[in-house]
Order: sequence, then C-alpha cells, then structure tokens
Amino acid sequence: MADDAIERGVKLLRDHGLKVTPQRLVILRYLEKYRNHPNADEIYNALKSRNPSLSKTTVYNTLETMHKQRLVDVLTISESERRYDLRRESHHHFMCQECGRILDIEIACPNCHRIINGEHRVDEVHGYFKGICSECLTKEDKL
Amino acid sequence: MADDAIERGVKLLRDHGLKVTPQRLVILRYLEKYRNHPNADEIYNALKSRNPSLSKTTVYNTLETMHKQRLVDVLTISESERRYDLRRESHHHFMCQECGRILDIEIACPNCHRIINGEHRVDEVHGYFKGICSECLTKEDKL
DNA sequence: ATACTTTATTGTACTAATTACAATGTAGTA
DNA sequence: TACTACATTGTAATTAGTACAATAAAGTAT
Repeated sequence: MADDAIERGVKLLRDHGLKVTPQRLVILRYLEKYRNHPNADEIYNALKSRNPSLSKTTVYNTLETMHKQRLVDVLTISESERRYDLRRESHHHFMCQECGRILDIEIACPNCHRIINGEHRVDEVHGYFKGICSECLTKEDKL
Repeated sequence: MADDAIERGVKLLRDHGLKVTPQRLVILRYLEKYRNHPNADEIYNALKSRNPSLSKTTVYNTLETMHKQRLVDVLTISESERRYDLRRESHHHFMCQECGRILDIEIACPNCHRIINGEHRVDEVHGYFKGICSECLTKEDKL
C-alpha cells in the first residue's frame, strides 16, 4: 500500500473521530482503490489473503462504524445485500440486472432541496436506476 | 371485502395476464387498502387469520409474480427487507429511521429522462430519502 | 357439466446475509 | 508503562428469502 494512501486513510479516520487500525485502513484502501460498490463478502474475500487474521465480523463492524460517521454510504440498490461506497459528492447509481455491476450516475435533481429542507429531517438521499447496462445490451441484443 | 374491490382486483390481474386466485385477490386488496409499504411478513400476518391456509411462500411468490408483471413495485429502501407498493404514477419515498414508516414523496425529477433515455435500458427508477419524520421530530425533539 | 393441462399453492427444508455475544487484543492517552 | 475504552475475532444465532416436490385449483376445450 502506498504511503500516501495510508496517510489519507489515517487522516480520514481521525477527522471522523475514529481510531486508526490496520483493518480500517485496509478496508478504506479497498473502497478507495476499486470504487466498485462491493458487498461485505467481496471486501472480505479480497483482503483475507494478505490479512489472514481479518474477520468477516470486523468487515461488517467497520463498514457500519464508517457509515455512522458518514464516511461511507450504504447502498440498498440490490435486493439481496448491502453495497458500500466511499462517500463523496452526491450522485446516483444504476444497477445492471444482467451483470450485477453498479455504475455511478452523475445527475443533479433541482427539486430535491424542497424535500431536504421540508418538514422531515433528511439524512440520506438515494437515487437508483435499474435495468440493463449498455455493455450487456450490445452483448445480448436485449434492446 | 367489497364487491367493487374484488372486481378491480380481477380486472387488474386479468389485464396483466395473471390467473385470478383468492390469494392474489386478498394480497392485492391488502396493498390497495393500506398502502403502507408492507414487507412480506406483515402481509402474511395481516391475512392469515381470515385465510388460514395461506402460506408465506405464496405471499412471496405472489408478490414476485406481480412485480414481474409490473403490478407492484419492490422497494429496497430498508436495509433489511423488501417492501412492496402497488404500482402507480412515479413517486419517491421517505423512510423514517425512528418509527420505520415509509412515506410517499411526490417529487418530479426534470433531469431523469436524460438517464432513462440514455445508453442503458432503464426499467426501474427509485428515489429514497432517509431521516426522521416530522412526527418523530416533534415527539422527540431531534431537530 | 367434465376432463384436461397448465399454473398456483402449500409446507418443509435450506441458503445466505447479517447480528449477538463474549473473549481477547490493541490504540490512544495519562 | 500502565490503563481504559474501544476494536477485533470466532462462533453461534437469527432472519429474510428461496428451492423443491406434492397437491390443488384456474381456465379452457370437450
């Protein structure tokens, strides 16, 4: 892992009031490097060979802690599992029902502030599109 | 169950190419009557006393079938379970993290067509807001 | 109305994601 | 260096949802 990635991770954790641990750094690093909206199992499987003592419970705990500190977003776009995303400026997501990939969708909703500043306290905004991605469409002629 | 509700259910099922069964009618009727975005278990528990032979598997099967025929929407707004909604004109949802209720949010996104008519084939659009609803806010002073 | 074919319903057993919990270890601090 | 709070770990439990095979019922043709 590059030194500057570690530095960034340490700062990110400290800035969010979290203790710095190797497990947290390596999970953060995974999210930052791949940005593939993984589920907990994918993260665990990707990391366990280089981090043999890593427990799946730690992956769940860590992601939950980071979510509480608004460091990661929890995506519920998939019906069967949670996907995680390093938090960044608001954006939406598209999930391909064929290949399962989740793609970032850069779209702004000019009406959302009406809800966000409305009668309810809004903590999270999620926009999900589902369908078949362009790659799968050309591959399988599903148009 | 009122006769006209049965009529409506029969028509709705036939129009979507589905066989008419008492189970389907009663599930449809529940969704229409309460519009409370229930999960499968809530539907099952609400119906089983008057429909003792009803199986939870049937509830799951029926909702899945109706979803395929675009008669109901599957909401993944909750992290732990699917919620169901009789399909109607596009709208979004707000889930209160305190009381668990899911409220309808009438909001139009003028930019969505860009995505819907974009490179991917879009079959579903979901907009989810999460936070604390106004009722819970006044009750518990969480502002 | 009756028989027939296809599809729906049911109950049970199973799977997979997530959580509870208790023991052990470690980060940050005094 | 020692202390305290919090993090990590492994195991066991929970829970939503699914697979499957037997039975039943809907819709249609006779």
